[in-house]
Amino acid sequence: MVDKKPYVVIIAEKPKAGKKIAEAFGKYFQLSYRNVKYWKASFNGEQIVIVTAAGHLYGLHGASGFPVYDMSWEPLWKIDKKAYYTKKYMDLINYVAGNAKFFVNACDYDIEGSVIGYLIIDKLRGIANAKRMKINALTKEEILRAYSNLQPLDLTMVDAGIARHKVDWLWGINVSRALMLSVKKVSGKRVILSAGRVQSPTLLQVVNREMERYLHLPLPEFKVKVKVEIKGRVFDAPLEGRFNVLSEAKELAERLKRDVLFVERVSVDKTRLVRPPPFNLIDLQLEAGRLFGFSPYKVERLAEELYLDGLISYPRTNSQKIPPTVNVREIVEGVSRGPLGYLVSLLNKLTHGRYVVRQGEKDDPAHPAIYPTQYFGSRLPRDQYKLYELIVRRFLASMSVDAWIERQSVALRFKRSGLKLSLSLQEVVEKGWLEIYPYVKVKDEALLEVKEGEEVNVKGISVITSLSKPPQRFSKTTLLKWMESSNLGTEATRGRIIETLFERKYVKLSGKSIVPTKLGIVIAEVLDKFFGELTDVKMTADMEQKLNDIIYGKTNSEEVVKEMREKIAKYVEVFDSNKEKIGEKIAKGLGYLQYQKCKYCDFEAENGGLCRYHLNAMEKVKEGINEWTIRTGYPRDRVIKSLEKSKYTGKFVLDVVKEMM
DNA sequence: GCAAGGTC
Ligand SMILES: [Zn+2]
Repeated sequence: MVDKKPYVVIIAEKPKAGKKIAEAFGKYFQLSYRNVKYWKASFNGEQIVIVTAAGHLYGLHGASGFPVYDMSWEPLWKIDKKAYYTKKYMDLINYVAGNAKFFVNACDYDIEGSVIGYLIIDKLRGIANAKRMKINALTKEEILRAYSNLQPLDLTMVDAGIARHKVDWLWGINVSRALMLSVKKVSGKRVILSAGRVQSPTLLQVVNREMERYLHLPLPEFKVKVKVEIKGRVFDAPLEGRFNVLSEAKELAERLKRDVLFVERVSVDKTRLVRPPPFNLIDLQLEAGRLFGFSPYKVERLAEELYLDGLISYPRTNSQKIPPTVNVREIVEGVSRGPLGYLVSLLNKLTHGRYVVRQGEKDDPAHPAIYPTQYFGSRLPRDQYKLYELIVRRFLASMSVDAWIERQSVALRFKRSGLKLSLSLQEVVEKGWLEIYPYVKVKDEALLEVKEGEEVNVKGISVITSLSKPPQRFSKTTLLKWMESSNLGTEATRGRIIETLFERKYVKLSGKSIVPTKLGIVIAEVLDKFFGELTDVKMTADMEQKLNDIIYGKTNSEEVVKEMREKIAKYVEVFDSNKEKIGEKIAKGLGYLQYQKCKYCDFEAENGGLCRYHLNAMEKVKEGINEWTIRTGYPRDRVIKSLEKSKYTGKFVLDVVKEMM
């Protein structure tokens, strides 16, 4: 039931936030309209109705065809089947809006929250009289403070958000359609292809990494290894410095065999191993990936379920901080009554009941770090429970005590030659937080009792050869980390966008490693050549700069979008005159067109029956064999044999090497 | 149908 008397309508971003806002006003009624909750409350005698969105209720939509430069905001439920559930939220808002005195946008205080609330209000009756609530934390005090200090709508934030949506839409839709169109043109086939500001640089990262591996030619390096025995323990210590030339290393080893080794200096220092801050989403994704093998997307989904079950706080946060408004003691007491109560006993033993949360560096405009609530209901499915336990352990560890380790450094020196080597040992003397969060491997061994000047028993001196390694492939987790460090995507989207690359069949899994497919490689080539800007992380950085300029009033979305349209139009021109060429390339990658294959692989032959990569490999092998000969003095056939045997030798290099045997 | 961004 809605009152006849006009009331203030507060719009929250999501149901959980709406409820907290209602609770802050003290007495409130929870109502429901077609299964969507809303609340009635009052403040200083004024009636308030609180309704909620469910994230974005509007999305950009444009005509079909290519290129497309015009788009408009439409209800998401109309333009996206998967978003049909948003209709009921919109219906409720329409239902209560008629009698609204004015609207308050109380969505998350970030750029998207500003847009979500703005669009709803603007579509209802325009933004005149509308207000913005700047809630920094969903606590009673903070909510009431924000409501007592209603601000005008933050229109420059809104405008920045609109620019972000439009720029991404223009690039994403146009370049995706260009790719699909080119394939259709040459093969008549329809296939879903895509490109975008976040996914394309990520794809290129995977492709480039794989190419580096394919073309890796390992080179040898040499070290002199000294095996020493001290107090009955044997250590392998490499001599400082490496050699590129084998004979030099061998000569040195011979000289040292006639030398005497003694302890020059021993030092021990006690250092602190600082307890970790509580989780933000990416740290949780990285740890759950490392410990349980969960994909980033899976972690985000599991965390969302825990959040909706009321077991943890909001998970899509970048913050590693717990503000003083979070009642830590109450939460710890709650945890002590649940299945992980024994961890609280451990915590109390370590802290004597004094909890100081270690605050991390990273912050979030709308949410604190992830923490468990004081509630624990029924049994959880296995994977959810694993994640829950990890979150609890991390939260409790963050308020426990630092660990202490003793580091010992034993500097050894050869009497005659003066050459040095050193042994590093460490012992954990106080485990501290490691008892609660035992997932971090810390070296822990007894220190040595040695005196300076003491002679050391040398058990052997030898030359070890090591080959340079190719860079590692990405896993979903390490790729996520790369995206975050490159400032690509958000908490909610990174994991999802990695999955998109799989859906498009641009990449596939090989064990836990991500490898590009032939299609992924040609798409990367085409994007790099014809839509270069879109494949560069710099595009995101530049855009962020422009969004900031909008927020500070130096420009506006209209200007920024116009500039982008013009830029894209130029790319479209180049695309149009290369459409067949591009289409053929992709269609070959898809196996839709016949072509002359490389002698060794499935890529197109360019010269002498070889693809560009194998041509490149030929050059590398020529240079590499020379370098090996200089370094090792090996005859040519031994070099080739060594390359053929090494697991570090790249696939394409190996193809060429095998031919030489 | 395609983006990236919210949230379910
Ligand atoms: Zn080839």
